[in-house]
Amino acid sequence: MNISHVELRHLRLLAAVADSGGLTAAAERLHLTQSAVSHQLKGLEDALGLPLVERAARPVGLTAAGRRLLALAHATLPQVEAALRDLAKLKDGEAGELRVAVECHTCYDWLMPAMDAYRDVWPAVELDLVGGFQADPLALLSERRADLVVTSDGVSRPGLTLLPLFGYEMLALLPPGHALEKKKLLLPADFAGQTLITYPVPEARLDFVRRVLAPAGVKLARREAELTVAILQLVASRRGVAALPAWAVAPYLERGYVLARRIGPQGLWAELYAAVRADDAARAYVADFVETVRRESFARLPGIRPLALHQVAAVPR
Amino acid sequence: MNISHVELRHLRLLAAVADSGGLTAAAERLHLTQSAVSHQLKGLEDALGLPLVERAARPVGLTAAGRRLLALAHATLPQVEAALRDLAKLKDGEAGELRVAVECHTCYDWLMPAMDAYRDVWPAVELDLVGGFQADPLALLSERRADLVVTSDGVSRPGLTLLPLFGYEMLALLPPGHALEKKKLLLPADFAGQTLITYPVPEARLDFVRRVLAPAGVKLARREAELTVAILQLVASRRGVAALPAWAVAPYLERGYVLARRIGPQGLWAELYAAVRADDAARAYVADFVETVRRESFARLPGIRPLALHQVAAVPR
DNA sequence: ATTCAACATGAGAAATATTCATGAAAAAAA
DNA sequence: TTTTTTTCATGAATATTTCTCATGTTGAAT
Repeated sequence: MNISHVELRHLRLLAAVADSGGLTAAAERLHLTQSAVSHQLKGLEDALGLPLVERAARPVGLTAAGRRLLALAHATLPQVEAALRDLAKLKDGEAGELRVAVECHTCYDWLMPAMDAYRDVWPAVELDLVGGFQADPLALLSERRADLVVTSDGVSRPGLTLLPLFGYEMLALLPPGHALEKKKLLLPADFAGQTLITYPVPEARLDFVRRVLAPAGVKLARREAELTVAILQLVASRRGVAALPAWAVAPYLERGYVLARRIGPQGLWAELYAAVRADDAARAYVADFVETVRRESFARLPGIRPLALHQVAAVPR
Repeated sequence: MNISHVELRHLRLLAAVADSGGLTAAAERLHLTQSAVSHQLKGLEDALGLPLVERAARPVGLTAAGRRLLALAHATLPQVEAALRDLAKLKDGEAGELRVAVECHTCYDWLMPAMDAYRDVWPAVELDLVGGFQADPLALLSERRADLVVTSDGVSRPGLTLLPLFGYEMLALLPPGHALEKKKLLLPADFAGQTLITYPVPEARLDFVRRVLAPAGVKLARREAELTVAILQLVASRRGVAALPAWAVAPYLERGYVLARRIGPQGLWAELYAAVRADDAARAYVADFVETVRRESFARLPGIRPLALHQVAAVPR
């Protein structure tokens, strides 16, 4: 490869490496294998005749050359994205209606900033939130009462398209000084006898119950609270334990308000999707909403990871 | 191809098409076949779902989408080049000495602006012009009295590397009202009996004599002048005819001062190379000087064309 | 010392880009 | 108008590049 064959691909690669702190993490984010990232980075370094990434450190460090190229990436990639957005508007029009319904309580944490960012670049799209609890949120789509539903239900339905958003880790929350404090990770049996504090939703919608406790035959007393802060309040005051997304509790963890423990050896990972009507999936303003949510979330939220490109999720061409 | 696979290659392509006014000309400039350009452009248009280039017109026109993408190209490509230059400096150092010798009289026309542009981006390189007429300019390199020689001699010598600059057309110049005025193109025999006005150099160095008149056995009276304006002055005042590079006479042609005619059916094309010592060819500040000359010349000079990548001209990696 | 996580590497497979050999259409020339 | 020339398009074959798979290496943590 020649120096004049530097491509946006390389800039995206370097940005991903720098941002995620390692080649393996970058590979996951780019939906490539670690090997591909390693090869490509080496190819780029060889072409330039300069090392870019110091692999020894963790998170990996950049050399002076790497920092210069990263500066280029930061300068050019947003320009490219803005141009592609303009082209999408030229193609599909600037306007549209996007009524967003959200199934999960904590999702407002990241949805609001994402919607703000989205409004900046798609000012002509009428963006609404469909409120209230829904027994079957996906039905809102076919009923045309919503255009996009954020759901953790990864099962596709006819007529709907699922666009993967991200995977996130659920952490078990304990008050400081709790009996389980010394354990590094918690197994289903450890929870026996505890009270579980949750949002007021049916157990079937609680990943922690459905995927961890129920399979192990553990049944806990439950107590409900509407708001994330209220749940944390209850945990902190030793009324029980809870399981919440890592991102939702990160600020409270920092202050030592509550403690977090991994659930199971690999952790308990849940997934979020944006469901849309199949014929809406290719619309530029819809696709870019999903893209914006992804980008903003990865920039903001700790403990989330990319989702493999789904069988159902045909990325709009 | 997906919309998110837009690469710098595509921006370079579009810039070349827009700048050169057609796919074929763009292909030549990019050192690709016309077919490759057509395929690549079609691939890009398909990926975006939008046409970019209106092929009917000549020079080809851009659609609104094409103009938006060209704006992106103009915004990002210079940033990329600046970054690559910085990386080259990081690798090889910022400084160096570059003594440039020029064989051809008219070359100063484009050399000065190119040197100005070069000085802006390589301020630490000591840039000098080696003046005076040289019997064997390439000898200056081995004698280390110059570091780069602009020559029209495309024959490689051991220890030297030839970097192709560009090809240019030589035009025959006539005073308005000359007997040859009505001919669209001039053949060697047409010149019989004319006086040829040239720079004061041996006939062997005059492409027009060496490659057109001499092979046809035509021998003309000669008259010499030092400066391009002086030659034009003599032609205009009917003292003879001349053959000069198209770019050197373009401004005078516009004013109808003299007339220009193509020499032979294909025209008389000459070539310019930058010769450097082989071990200097890979130095970043040397390679970028050549690149700057090319870029500036193509932006400024009419009637020039890219030179095929030469067997000798190993582009520095 | 062992294990684990992260990166490197060679070989083969897959995807992509380029060329070659034409064809079609439009402009220029006869 | 017909012919020629120029320019772009296209399908098939080829070349090149990129990616994955399988495995090796390294360094840090247990």
